[in-house]
Amino acid sequence: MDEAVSEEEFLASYDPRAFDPIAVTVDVVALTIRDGELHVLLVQRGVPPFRGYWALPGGFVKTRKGPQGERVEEDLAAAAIRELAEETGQQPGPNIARVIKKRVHLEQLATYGTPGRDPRMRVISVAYLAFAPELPDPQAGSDAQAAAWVPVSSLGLADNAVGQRSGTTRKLAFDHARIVADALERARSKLEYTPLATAFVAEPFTISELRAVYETVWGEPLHAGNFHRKILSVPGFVESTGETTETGGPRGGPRARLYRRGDARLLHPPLLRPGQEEGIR
Amino acid sequence: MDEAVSEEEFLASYDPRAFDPIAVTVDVVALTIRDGELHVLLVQRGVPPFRGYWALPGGFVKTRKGPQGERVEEDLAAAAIRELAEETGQQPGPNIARVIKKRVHLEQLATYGTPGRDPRMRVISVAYLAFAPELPDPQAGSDAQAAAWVPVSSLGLADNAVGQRSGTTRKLAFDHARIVADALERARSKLEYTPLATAFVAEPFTISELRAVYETVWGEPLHAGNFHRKILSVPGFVESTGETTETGGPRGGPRARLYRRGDARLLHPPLLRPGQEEGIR
DNA sequence: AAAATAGTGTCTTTCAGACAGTATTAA
DNA sequence: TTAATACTGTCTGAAAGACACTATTTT
Repeated sequence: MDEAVSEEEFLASYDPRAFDPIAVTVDVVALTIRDGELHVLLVQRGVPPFRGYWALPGGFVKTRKGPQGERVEEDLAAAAIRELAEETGQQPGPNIARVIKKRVHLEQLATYGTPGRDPRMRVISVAYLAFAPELPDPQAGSDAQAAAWVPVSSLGLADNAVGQRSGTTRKLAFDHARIVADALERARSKLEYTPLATAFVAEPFTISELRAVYETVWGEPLHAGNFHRKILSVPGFVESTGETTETGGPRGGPRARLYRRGDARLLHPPLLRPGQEEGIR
Repeated sequence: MDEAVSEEEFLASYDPRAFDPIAVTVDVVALTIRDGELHVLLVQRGVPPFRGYWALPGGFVKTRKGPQGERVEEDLAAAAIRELAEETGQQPGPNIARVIKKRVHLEQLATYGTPGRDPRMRVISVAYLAFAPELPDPQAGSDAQAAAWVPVSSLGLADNAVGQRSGTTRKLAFDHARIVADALERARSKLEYTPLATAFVAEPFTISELRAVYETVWGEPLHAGNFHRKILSVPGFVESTGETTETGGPRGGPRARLYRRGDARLLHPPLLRPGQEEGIR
């Protein structure tokens, strides 16, 4: 802790080769809802360390070749989109990236750089959080690795609000369990004060579908009637299409009105989670 | 966008020297309140690029020598504390880091990695946000650079809620204006749902001092009576010491009761900012 | 005495939550 | 016909905001 950087050291630090190398990766926590359960996109590692373990899709940030063979530095968010496209794409190509940018909400989560988190070398991982409507199963194609949507409940995170439906617990590589846990907390929290829940459903959607998103992510049932009124009372949250569903629900009920995302970026007032009134000490 | 990483490329990427180097820095946005105005800690650059410009304190993450000369990899948060200590310390030493850890709230803000943000090379900057009670003026000592607490209103950020009191506008180096703007928005938002305002005042403090923090960061006056009741009604926000100030205010008024930070980590319900009810579209 | 401030009381409005009730649809 | 669901109405309690008021202190 005791140090005063000399001028020489300061200038020397401009040449990174003078020090041990640091690698930068971008990892993606992609969340979606399938069968009423929150799922995260994972890949099975084919190489050590943690061979055979499941891990977040990600890769090193590096200079890549452009269309004319020139060197192109990739933006961090673009790298996250690329990782997502590689693992979710049916057939990789220029289209999938465009589709992802259009349908998937992407935001930076946090950066993880604790020494020793990767046994090979110093690795700084910039984690991104992606919210997607139901996407097709990934093709274990381009990479040798298997990729799959995995219920977060099977990860054994010592976290609230995630039902333990699966018996088995999958142990994640590196500190990825921590990253997923942070992602879940961020997701739960963002549902409160942003219209992010709409990123989990395809347009147009019903209020009930939106409620299912909240119930799945928060892990607790909400009162249908009050939820309905609340959503419609927040300006700019959703916008009516004037249409309704073609049929009622699978087990009866009237046809529901359809909505698309509104233009609000924050919810005022927010939808506070029930149950955790007190206690966050 | 079109690519499928081959196994060779994938393995090659484990050696960062095979690619153009990437540097990682930690930058700190340290905020404090002086004379009823929000200030940020800046250093004046002594070397190109942006020589003479003001910039956030920060430095490259690198392997450093430990007490026995062994190589020690520094945690990102520890690097942020070190940067802060170097620039705010009266006399650098082991004490100042301990003092900072005790009195300063530190959290990660975001990571900035847009290509070209540093003209020299690819630099990924992990920005940290620090909230501090009033600290002494930095000594322009150890480094050749000048360091100073600068009113954020003098930075000409096209942002709301920051009064333009100073006539001059200081242009910041790199993308640091953007980072400071993000930091301010984070700070304003965190005052709403966390007890973070207490990090800006020294213990013990009065409710009025706490209100001054909110008014300064949010840039709008709050109703004294309602604020008072609200603060005391949130469980765990503040905790009475049983004492009062020695004297009344400088312009009259009774002696105020003194409080210290409570054990709450989130405010339930939150203190929502007035004025921006609508509009965040 | 005058002005400023700390803290409390009260009223109104808003909103969340509980609950009931009606209309619509599938089984 | 029954059950499920969409949506609306109503009541209650909690809390925010506006305002008034008292008590205490400095100038």
